[in-house]
Amino acid sequence: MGMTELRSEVSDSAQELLIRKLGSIGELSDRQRDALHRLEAARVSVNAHTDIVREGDRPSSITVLLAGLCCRYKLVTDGRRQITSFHIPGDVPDLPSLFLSVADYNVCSLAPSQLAAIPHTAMLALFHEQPDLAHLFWRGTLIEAAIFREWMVGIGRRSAFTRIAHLFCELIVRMQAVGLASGYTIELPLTQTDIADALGLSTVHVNRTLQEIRAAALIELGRGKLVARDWEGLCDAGEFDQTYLHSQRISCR
Amino acid sequence: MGMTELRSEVSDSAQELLIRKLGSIGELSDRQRDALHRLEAARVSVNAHTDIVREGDRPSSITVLLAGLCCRYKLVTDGRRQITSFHIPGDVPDLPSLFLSVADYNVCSLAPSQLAAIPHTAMLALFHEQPDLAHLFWRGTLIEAAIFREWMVGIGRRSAFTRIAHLFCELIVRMQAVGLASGYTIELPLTQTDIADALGLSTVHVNRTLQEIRAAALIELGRGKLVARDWEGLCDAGEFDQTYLHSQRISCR
DNA sequence: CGTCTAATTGAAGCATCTCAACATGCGTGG
DNA sequence: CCACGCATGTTGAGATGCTTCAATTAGACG
Repeated sequence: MGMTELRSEVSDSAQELLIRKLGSIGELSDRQRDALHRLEAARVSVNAHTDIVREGDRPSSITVLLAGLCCRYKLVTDGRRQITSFHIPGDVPDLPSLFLSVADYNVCSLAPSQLAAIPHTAMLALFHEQPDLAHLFWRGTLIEAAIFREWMVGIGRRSAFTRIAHLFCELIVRMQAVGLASGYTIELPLTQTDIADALGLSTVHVNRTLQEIRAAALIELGRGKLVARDWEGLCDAGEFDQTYLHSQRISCR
Repeated sequence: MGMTELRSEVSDSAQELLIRKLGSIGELSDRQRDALHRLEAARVSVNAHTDIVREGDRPSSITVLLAGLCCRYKLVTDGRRQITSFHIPGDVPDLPSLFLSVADYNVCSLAPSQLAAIPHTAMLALFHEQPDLAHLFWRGTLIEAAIFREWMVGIGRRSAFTRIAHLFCELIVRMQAVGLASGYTIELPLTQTDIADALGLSTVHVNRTLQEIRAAALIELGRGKLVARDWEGLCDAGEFDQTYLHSQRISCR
């Protein structure tokens, strides 16, 4: 569905993407690369707004996002939604299921997406064979926890303006790290409602704040594309310091 | 300093406490217990309000909390503080430092505390020798991430009343899991400012909301002690469902 | 073209914040 | 053992960032 100049239309193999992601997290040996290549992965496509994991599920495989965009979310009693994370290609949104049998979160697609399922058994065998690979994945969940901390700071203590700017900075850097950005432009098919639910705001307020950010000439956002017009300014506005992302290398193309 | 009837005055060894904590997370074999017992640990005592880790630090050992109470926090530009997690005995607040060289958070004591330092090298050797133990620790960081998600939901989408009730429920269950609760009573030397900074509120509002919660006969809080007077009611008020804590067993004494 | 979703706008309300006192409790030094 | 001092808790009053409700407009798609 892409037809943009971004590379999202090419849908890499699950193995390739995992390697790319892990490579952005730490060093990979040839032996580890080989082992990853031998993983069995079953491909699936889903439309936008499709639940992939539901609270209470007990998955027996993990899911690598190959293309598109997903999020984790939870619902509160009055029906409101809190998105707790966004997931870009290379991510494994339900990795927790490997060691936490019952899911405490939902995962859904925010755009048409491609996924690959890898059985828990295959992953555990891989970790048995190559314990250092387990450490690398673990490192990944530690980085994710760091992202959570940063989100808490935003939701708890930052203004709507700062919060939104920060989110955009984070997504751009994360996309860059897996080679899915061209400069400071990324494909980002987020709805204003999605942004609101991620940042603990109302859509109305997101809409108005977005106008302010545009008026400040920091970004362009529309038709599923985000462009940072003024990267420095955006980082300042978002009080963004990318240390917490612990990215090994930034690979733009 | 305790002299309460709670068991916090007895300060278990780091090894014992780790075993207790890991036991609340999953199954431990005798062999694993033995290996944990052989860990070297250096003991330290700190006063309340002492920084243990600072943003930017590159620790070469991890810290097990033996007694007392700690938190992770981050500061925003205007000086306001967001607490991102509370840590009770058995926790390892700086575990991320094992795989993330530079700390993206601060850790400080909220009460006089005892700590034990275990060198990274010792931990990594342990994991090399017993990969399943690494998986258990990993499981621990996944549970922590689940707690983060729940906090995000609270800060983003729940009222002050619900948020505070939820926090109390969580702390009580966590204390129970490591045997530090007597029924629904725990030692909790939190300041109203601490609560405010953890939940993204102002101290004034925390004060008023606390009065409401007391008036609803749900809790007693004072002199470093929290009592859930009406556990069911508190859970309802906090929309608390403890699934996300993934506790293996609840051991009250 | 109609239909549906997403974006936008206006207006009124409120949960929570900020500012500013004041009260309480507790450790410490005299 | 009293008095001071500092941290913590409490209260009042006014301000505001953000929400809610309720339309309206703009885009995308068959």
